[in-house]
Amino acid sequence: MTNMKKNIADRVFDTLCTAIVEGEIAPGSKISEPELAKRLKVSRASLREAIGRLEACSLVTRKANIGARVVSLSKEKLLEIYHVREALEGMAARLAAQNITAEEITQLQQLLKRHTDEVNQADGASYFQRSGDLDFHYHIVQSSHNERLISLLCNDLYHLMRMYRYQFGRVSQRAFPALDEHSYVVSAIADGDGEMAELLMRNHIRRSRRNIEQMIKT
Amino acid sequence: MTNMKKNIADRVFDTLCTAIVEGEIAPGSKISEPELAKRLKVSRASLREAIGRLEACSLVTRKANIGARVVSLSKEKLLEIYHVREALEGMAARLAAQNITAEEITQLQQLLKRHTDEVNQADGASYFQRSGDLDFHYHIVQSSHNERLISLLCNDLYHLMRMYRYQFGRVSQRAFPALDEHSYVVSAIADGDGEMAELLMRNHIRRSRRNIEQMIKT
DNA sequence: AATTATTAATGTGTCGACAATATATGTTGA
DNA sequence: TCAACATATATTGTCGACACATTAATAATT
Repeated sequence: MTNMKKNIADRVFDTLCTAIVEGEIAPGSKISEPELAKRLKVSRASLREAIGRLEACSLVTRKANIGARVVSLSKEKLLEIYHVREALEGMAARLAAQNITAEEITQLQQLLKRHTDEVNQADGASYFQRSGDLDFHYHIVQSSHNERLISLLCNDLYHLMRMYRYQFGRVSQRAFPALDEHSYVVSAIADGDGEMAELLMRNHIRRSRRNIEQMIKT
Repeated sequence: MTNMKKNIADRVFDTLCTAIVEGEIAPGSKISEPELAKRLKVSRASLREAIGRLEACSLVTRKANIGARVVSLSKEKLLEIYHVREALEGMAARLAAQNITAEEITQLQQLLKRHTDEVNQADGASYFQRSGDLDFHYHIVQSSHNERLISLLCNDLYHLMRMYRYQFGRVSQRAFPALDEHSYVVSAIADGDGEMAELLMRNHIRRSRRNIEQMIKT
């Protein structure tokens, strides 16, 4: 089962997506269709299909008759994303408190415990460096059971957030406080207190943003 | 100037977008690429490009090797959108209060006055039936000066909201209260009170959603 | 007659080639 | 030497045709 036989365009999308997220293709660099098509041994049609989807999740930008460029990262754009996340994930936490299932609660608590162990073991460093933090947020969004919210955060914005985390690094000393904040959010959701869950999630994300503002204030 | 000479795919997108939004192509109906390509007298490649963009703004859904269907509307999906709007437009109002320019404030106030006149003249009915209400929200989002927020609301979700408004109609008796709520939001933004602006905008959208929940509770 | 197998049709996915546009190169004139 | 124009090259946009998957229609078996 779950034997999704993928199209060429799908595979090309996956390839380019990770290549862009991990910086193998430099931010701001131009994407030459003939060259890439030859390197990946696919037709330009399939490649263009893939590029179209990359554009949909904001990993590339296209200009008419000029072509596609890998998105260029900036402090300002990152902060914009944090504002959007504060709004959307705050709402996601609120809805999760209303709609989460019993199984999802236990799964979320298990995830939180696993994170706690990892952070304690690694002394706070390694975990948040990788995409572990995103996993937590990902699960809460899923538990909102709002398909559009899920699509926006887990399909459209997800890869871009990974890209920033990958390339800006995650030097944060906020591992322990962030972990606490996570546990508060889980408690509020488990209690079914949507108002509190949204408040806590928004504060959590706002603190992350402020932390970044501090660190990269040129 | 502003003489954007458009691609074929752009024109096809515009054509199909309005056709779908206005219901000329029925919700849930299948899109046959060969047939449409022949009717519009364009190649399938250009048509597929356009369909890809329609998918990006959720006007059609595509399944691999099966094809594209016009999105089917439902009460549940509409309420999901309202939750997303409450979160995003609330944040937009907050940011607008911080970032709006003097010119934009006067433009917004003029827009509000025009709306008031129209609603009074038409006795509340006609204006909110058309996309006038969306204009107001559109302007506030623009004034947030958050590019990602603007893109999400004014590019991705905008057409879908128009589609619901077009097809579900807008029977609302809430024209006058809604107009009041609009004016409160503008005041808060003009005062630079982001906290208040967000609160008022969220309440406004939540009331719209509750109103819809009442009307279409089967 | 109902149900499964097999075949025909329709439609989507992919490809290579041509046309339109933008960029790079080279030439001319002041 | 530099600027402006003309030419050449490379890239994107568009097209029609073929390969493959899905659906419909037909045939076969119980």
